[in-house]
Parts: sequence; C-alpha cells; structure tokens
Amino acid sequence: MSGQLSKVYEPKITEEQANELWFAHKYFHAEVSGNCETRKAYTIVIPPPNVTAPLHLGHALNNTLQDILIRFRRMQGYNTLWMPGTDHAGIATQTVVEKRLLAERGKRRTDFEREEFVAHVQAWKDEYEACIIGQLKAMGCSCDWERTRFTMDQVCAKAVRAAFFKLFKDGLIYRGKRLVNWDPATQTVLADDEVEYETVQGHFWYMRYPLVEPVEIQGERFEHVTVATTRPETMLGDTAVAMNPNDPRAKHLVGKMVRLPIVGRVIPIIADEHVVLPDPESEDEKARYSTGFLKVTPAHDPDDWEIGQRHGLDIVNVMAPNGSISDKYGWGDAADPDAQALLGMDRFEAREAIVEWFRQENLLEDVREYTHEVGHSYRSHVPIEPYLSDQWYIAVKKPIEHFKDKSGEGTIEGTDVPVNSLAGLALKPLLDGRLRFIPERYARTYQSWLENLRDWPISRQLWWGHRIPVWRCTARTGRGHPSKTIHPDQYQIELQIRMDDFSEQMGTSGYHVLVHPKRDKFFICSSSNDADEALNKVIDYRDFLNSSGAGDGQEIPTFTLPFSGKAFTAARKICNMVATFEHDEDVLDTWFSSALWPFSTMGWPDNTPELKMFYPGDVLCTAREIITLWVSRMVMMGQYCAGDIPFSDVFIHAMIQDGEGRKMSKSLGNGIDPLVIIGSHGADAMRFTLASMTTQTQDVRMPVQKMKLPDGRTENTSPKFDFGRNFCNKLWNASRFALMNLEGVEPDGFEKDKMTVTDRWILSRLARTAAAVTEQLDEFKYSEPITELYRFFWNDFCDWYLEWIKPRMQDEQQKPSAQNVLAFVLDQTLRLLHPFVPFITEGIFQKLNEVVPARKLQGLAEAADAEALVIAQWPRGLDCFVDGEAEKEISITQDAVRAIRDLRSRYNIAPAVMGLSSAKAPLETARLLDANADLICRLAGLRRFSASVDAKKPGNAATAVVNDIEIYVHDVVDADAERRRLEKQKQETEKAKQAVEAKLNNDSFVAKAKPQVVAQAREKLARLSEKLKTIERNLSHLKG
RNA sequence: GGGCGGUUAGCUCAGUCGGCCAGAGCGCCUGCUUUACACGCAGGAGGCCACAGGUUCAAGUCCUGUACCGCCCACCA
Repeated sequence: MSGQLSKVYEPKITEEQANELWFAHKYFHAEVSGNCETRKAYTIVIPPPNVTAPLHLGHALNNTLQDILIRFRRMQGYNTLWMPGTDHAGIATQTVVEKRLLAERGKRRTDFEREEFVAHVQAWKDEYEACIIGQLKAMGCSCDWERTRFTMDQVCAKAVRAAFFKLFKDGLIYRGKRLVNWDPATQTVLADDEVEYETVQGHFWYMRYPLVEPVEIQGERFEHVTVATTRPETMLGDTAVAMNPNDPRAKHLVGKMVRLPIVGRVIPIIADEHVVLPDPESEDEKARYSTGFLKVTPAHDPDDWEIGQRHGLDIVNVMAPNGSISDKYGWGDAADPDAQALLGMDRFEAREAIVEWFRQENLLEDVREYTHEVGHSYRSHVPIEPYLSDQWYIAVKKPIEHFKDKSGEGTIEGTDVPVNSLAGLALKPLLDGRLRFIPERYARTYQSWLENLRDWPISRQLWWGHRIPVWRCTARTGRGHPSKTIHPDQYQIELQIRMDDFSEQMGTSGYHVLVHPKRDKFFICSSSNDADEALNKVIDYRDFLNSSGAGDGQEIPTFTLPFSGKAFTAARKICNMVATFEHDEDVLDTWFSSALWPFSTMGWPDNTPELKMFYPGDVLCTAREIITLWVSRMVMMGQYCAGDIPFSDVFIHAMIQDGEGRKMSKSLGNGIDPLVIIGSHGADAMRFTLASMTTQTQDVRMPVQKMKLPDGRTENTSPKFDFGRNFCNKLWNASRFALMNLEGVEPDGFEKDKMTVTDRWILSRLARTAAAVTEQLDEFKYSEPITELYRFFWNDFCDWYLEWIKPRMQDEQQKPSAQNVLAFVLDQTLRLLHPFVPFITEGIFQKLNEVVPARKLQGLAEAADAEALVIAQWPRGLDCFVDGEAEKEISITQDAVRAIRDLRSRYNIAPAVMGLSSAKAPLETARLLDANADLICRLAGLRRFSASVDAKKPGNAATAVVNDIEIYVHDVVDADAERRRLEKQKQETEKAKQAVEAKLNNDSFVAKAKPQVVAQAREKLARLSEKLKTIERNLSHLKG
C-alpha cells in the first residue's frame, strides 16, 4: 500500500513519527554559520518555566503561541531560533523542596548543611527540568533543544557574575536597609506572596505621649499628644510623632518634643503628608480612628520606615529575631527599669504589659474595637513582623556616567527618571516606539511602573539561587589574629573605614568588596570609574567571571597579583588589615538571572556568534502578570549589558481560567494537565483549541470537567478540546479521501482550460485565506486565522469542493486536472495549517510527498518541493487566483442548493428520492444556474434541474424565493404546509422591507448618510419588493 | 485605594471605520448506515447585545454614569 493514511486518525502515532522525523534532521536547530544579510534571523527566547512543577495549561498556551510564530517564520524562510530553558525559581523551588523533605523525612531545611540541602533541590530540579522539556516536546514546541539552558547553569552563572560586577563597578549596587516579612516562629524571611492576610478582631489603643513643654493652642493648654495604634509594643522603637502639615494644630506643635513613655526618649513632632487627618464623619475608616498624631517606628513598620527616610529619623529596633523584646539589636536607651522589665517578653506579652503600664500611669485615653487584615506566615500562621535587615540593592534611578554619550543626560520628560539610569534605559525605547506592546494597552503598565520605580532589592535569604558574588571581610584586631566575632553592622562600619583609607590612596571613594583567601591573592570590586585604571591592574576581570559558580560550594576564588606599584601597595595594605572572609550568605533575586536571560543564554559577556546573529531578538510572548517584574528588567539589563533592547515586540496573551472565571490553581484543584489532554485528544487538538481561544481582549474561560481515564484514574478535562479534536479528525479524513483519489496523478495532466468553476472558486478562496492568515499572524492574532482556516477547510473545501470533485474523479477526461487542483489545494492548506497543528499536517504532508511528489498547476503556480512540511515554504504568490466571478457564481449555486435542501427537509423528502427541480430567474442568473445544473443536482440530491426566464411553476411544487430566483421543487403535494411556509416568509420579508422603507422615508437619512449607504438601502428595498411580489404571486396561485 | 479588562444565543466566544434581517463552535430539536469522516452529513429553533442617560439620520459599536465579574499594583496606624 503506497502511502495511504490509516483509516483512523491516531494522534499518538502521528505525533511520534513527526517528532522522530524532525529530531533526526535537526530541523529546529538554528545555525549561526549563515549570513545575516541574506537570511534574516528571527528569535524568540522562551519565558523559562519554573522547575517547581510540571507545566500547566497556561504554559501550554504560552508555548503554543510561540511555536506558531516560530513555525510561521521558519516557513517564511527566516533563520529561526527559539531558545529553550528553565528557571531555577529561587524561593518557589526551595519552598516545594522544603515541603517535600518535611513530608517525606520529617526534616527541616535547617537540619541540613547548606550544600546538602542544595543537592536535594538540585535533584528536584533535574527531575522537573526533564519532565518540563518532555512536555514541551510532546506539545510540538520547535525549540532549538541543543541550546537548552538553565538559569543556574555555568553559562548563565557566568553572565550573572559579569552583570553583577558591571553593576558594581558602575556604583549601581549598594548595601541598604530594608524591612522584610519576617516569620518569628520559623525565623525565616517570607516573600510577599507567602504572606496570607487574615481578618483579625483587634483594638486601637489611644496612648498619650507627654509634651516636654506644654503648648497652648487657642487658650487651651496641651500637656500631651495622643497617638492611636494597633501595635502598642512597637512604641519602644518610636523616634518621632508625625502629624499632617494641614492640621490646624500643626503650626503650634511641629518642632516641639515629646517624651516617650517607659523609655524616656525625647523625640520630635514632625510634619508629614502621610498622616491622615482625623474626621469622625469620614467614610475613610482611618480618618474616623485617627487622632491626627501618628507614632513613627521606622524599624517596625514599612510606612514609618518611609517617613523615617524622609525625615532622617533614628532607627531603633527593639526586637530579637524570635519576636521578643530585646535591646541587643539596636535599642541603645533601654536603661529605665520599666523598659528593662519588658526585655525578653514575647511581642504579644509585651503588648499587654505596655498597655497596662499606660493604664496605670493614666496615659491610656481610650481603647476601641477594630477589625483589620493582618499578614500571617503561610507556614507558621503567626503574624509576620516587618523586620529590618541588610540587603543588597540596585540603584535604578542613578545616572550612569558612561551611558551619557549613548543616551544623553537629564530626565525623561514628566518624570524624575534620568535617561542614563537603568530605569531610563528601559523606559526610553518604549517612548521612542522601538519597543512595542501587543495589545498596546499594556504599555501603560510598563511605563507607569518604571516611572515610579524604586531601587531593586536583589538579595534573598535563601539557599537555592545564585549566591551573591560578594565576600565580606572582618578586620584584624591584632597582628595575624582574626578578630573575635563582631556584629555584622560593626564590621561593616569597620570595613568602611578601611575602605575609605584605601580610597584615599587610590584617589577615589566608595569601594566595597574584597576577597582574600591568602595574603598575596585577592581582588577588589570598584564602584567608581576613576579607579578603573588602577583597579584594572588589580583585578583580572575575566578571572572573576571564571570564579566560583553561584552557591555551588567551590572554594573562594584566588588570584595572583599581576601588578606592582602604588595599586599593589594599596591592595596589599588592605589584605594585611583583613582577617577573614565570608562569602555573602544570601542569593540573588531570581529575577536578576531572569533579567539576563535573553543574552545570557547566548553566551554573553563573551562576544559569541550567537549574540551577533540572534541578538536582539524579535518577540517576547508572555502573560501580563510579569510585565513589571520580568519584562521591564529584561529591557533594562539588555540595554545595560548587551547594548540593545532584547526584543522589539512584547505579545501579552490571555490567562486561562476555569468555567467560573477563577484562576486555575493546585489548591482549587481546577487545573488541567496538558499531558492528559494530549493523551485524550492529541497535541494538535490541544494547540488548535488553545489558539482558537486566544483573542486580544478576553481571558480564556475553560469549563472544567472530570474525565475517567482507561486506567481508572480521574483527571480534569474540558469539553472545549473537542473542538480541536473534531477538526483534526476532519482534516485526517478529508486528506485520506483526497489521497485515495490522487494515486498516479500526472503533474503534466493538468490543463488550465479544463479547470471548472469549482476549481477556480476553491483556488480563489485559498488565495484569500492565505492572504488573511499571513496578515493576521503578522499582527499576533490567533483566533482569527483559525476561524479563517476552519471556514475555508471545513465549509468550502470539505462541504462543497470535495463533494463536487467526486463525480469528476470517475471521469477520465476531467480527472487529471481535478486531481492536480486537489493536490495543490491540499498542499497549500497543509502549509497554512502547519503552525497550528504541526504533527498531523506533517504526517499528511509526508504521505502527500509519496503519492504526489510534485504539486503544480502548469503555467499558473507551483508548490515548492520540501522533504518536510516543517521547513516547507509558506504559501505565496497566490493572488493571481483571486476570482470574483467564480466566487459569485458559486455563491448563487450554493444559494440554490441550500434552498432546495431546505424545502426537502421541510417536506420530509427522503434523501434517496432523486427529485426534480426547476427555477425561474432573470436571464443571466438563469443561464448561470443552468450551466451549473450538475453541481446543484449533485449536492441537492436531484435527478434534474433546469432554469429559465419563463419557467412555469408545476402545480404540485413547493417554492423558495432566494434573491431574484424562484425555485420550484416538484411533486410536493401539501398545499397547506406550503401556504404556511410562504406566509411566514412573507411576514419576514415585509418586516425587513418596512424597516428599509422607514429608513428611506426619513429625510435626514437620505440627506446626511453617506450616498453609498443610501444607495445600498435603495437596492435592498428593490430586492425585497421583488421578493415580496414573488411570494405573494405564489401564494395567490396556491389559493386559486 | 489606583489602574486595566469584561458583561452579546443554554455554554464558550467573534462582531473592522457607527451603516444589509447581529455571527461561529458546542449543546438542543428534526431527518440521514450519501462507498473520507456519526469526532460525520443536511435542516431548524434559540438574542431587551448588563442597566440608565446622552451624541447621531443611524449605536452591540462613540460619550457619561451605575451594577456585577475578573486581573494587576499599592496599602492595611
């Protein structure tokens, strides 16, 4: 059997065979050897899925859309690269591994050594990375698998260190304080999304803070101010009382001092807009509860921290990491016995004690009930504590000196963002129109985020990730002896002094980091350009890059000093002062490595051929939730590190929700596993359905149902996928039918003149479809081309063309030309469908290649040969087939067929009854119908059909009126039914006619509407009048 | 609190620059072993286009407001 398709379409077999073929020939591999000039590159870098879990349906959508673009461009002849890989997803992965270890072994992270724990995470990563890549391959993703990267592999790690170094050198990385979400029970830092808000019935306590000197306002003597708080225990760390500058009392009170109860600390009253003015009538709950005085505790509240920053307030941390009151972490004035009594108390215990103290001292003015949301740890379920800690930051609005030449200086209009800052580098391309969002509205999210950007905290208190390439040193206290353990803050200060020492010698300032395992080997990162010359001698930059991988437990890197002279002396001096070195315990924010992904995957910072060929890329395809966290940072770092934006188009696609509009999630149990769908419906069916649901505005709602698998398990599925499965099944069967009729086709047997109107019509429809699909894909539209192709293939090709071609296949005269048209249309259709349903189209294409090696319409068009559809040429040059006449002719023919079918159905004429039919129509239409009588007979199940200008209606015929045609189906006897039917049609027509008449009788319509619209209305009226007359005439015949 | 999107047939969604009697798929009803396909073929029923105003000769489409649903960001003294 020479290459016929199997009777039943089995996705699994087709998918396996296609993947085998594609992988054997490495069709997905992008070569760098080609010439950029002659063969343009087209690049998409995958949003690397997290290695936390297998891919879900959202990933399936995301990657389907990317694959459609890639396959489309590959067929258009671009040198396409789709760069694949996965993301280590720091906190998320560490968390799932911690959960697994706890569940399976009852062990916590802290029960392991760091290296040991990281090895467990690594094992998890290996497992899920393999799983994810398997899933992507099963979906048909045509990634360049040879280039698969992981955000923590050696290549990416090198880029991370290079970027960090570069930022460091430019003075963009600094050490700063930040309030983190601290879980005092487990004593870990939580990410924002690990904080769960719970409604808590709490209190507002109104506490009096005595003024150092009483103040008189409008004759009233004030001895104290009253602050309202839900957290009295933090008052120990208060360093100011704030009030709104618009408060009428402010001019009397701002600048005055109060004495903090218990502690005795004297703190100022300051003015800050943040404070809500009191208003008992207000709708704003805060205003109702406010006294107008806000206690400011910079170390224990994020807002207060901001206020503290604005006013340069002291920061007093009064808690230990376990949440107890302590004077060991920054509280220096706890000498008062009342304060001493609180030390060691738990924060809630202290709260009660403090309230009680105020009560005793008659300083508690009021207590009111208050319901509010309080952040709790998702792990321990205790309230989280905003806790002050040291973090590394990237300065995003700091001007970068050496970017001045390239980007200019000053700020971007209407913002405080310097053009040569990181934020500016990301913002400018959008404003210049070089960076485009599709749909456009998402540009605003991006823009406003960047305009209001704050410095980026990049350190995370985790073990899984790129360990921060910074080594801190402790200073020597005596000759050759390491200092005893010093508190981190202290050695920071210590270090700073030494640094300044060094800076002085180097004629610069602001050094920060050094590494020094042995006395004669070390390196320094500079944060100033001025020191470049000297430092370049000190450090071999490349050595730094080749130093330890992030967090992989290698030794601290060492370097031999390649210099002498002043710099040497300076460096040497530092070494002598340093006792020990500690690799920073923290890792980098996951987004740091993600930000580099578009070029780290191509080997940056080395000047690789890949970068030259494929960077900058073309499109980023992602969901909207990470526009800020990821997209903006990629642009930022792309500009900063690789010198250009990483892509010019950002396509933001829909999110998939369940039938109730909820996000699909594990906890809700409403997720759908792509592999389950691939198993039940096939990968192509899944892709087709997902793409068909992708419109520009709507999120995708996917009703979820339970499905029983053959092995008895129950899985989630959705009836939506039947859409794709039905289509694939139809495609398979129609192709099978076509191929059965294409055995032994002679390419030279085609004669242009033997083309029928149906041939010209289907070629015309093909040409229009190809043009539309191409244009829509250019515009990142997915549901439209699917609709277009669906209509063309199912309605035009299958329902009409294939039915019409059947008799021609029995006719040796007509067969050769018909076959060639059929082969050509099938060939082109497969090409157009391939990006959406790659497996099945490839499978059919391979058979087509066997059965009809050359598809061409001699003298008209030729389908370019290809050994595989994946690399076949995208349809082009079909415009010559557009044929308005043929389309009109077929349209009239179809109308006639539908009218006859309708009558047959209404009169219950059995399909087997090959009846007679005739039609009366204006001359031209009548001729046309007559010429196509065979086509009408074939699809309307008739023995004979004829049309003429003066056809007479047989007495027992049913009548249908279509436009200017009157169609009679003979030998239908039910006069009553006929009358009812015609009456109904009459009513409908009258209604339509009246509507148009009303419009035309309206003078202002005729006067003001576009002439074209008026003319259309007149035509329509004429048509309807004619139709109505015909119906009435038929009715009167019936009555008579 | 700020921003964005949505509300059209029982369900999931299209609907261009405002202009034919508002469309598709699924589901539903009727008929069909038509030699590619019942995951199919033919036909049919089904709509106060969320609500209230406004602009216009004309509004599903533009403007204003309301309600509900969803998402993102910020915040929670």
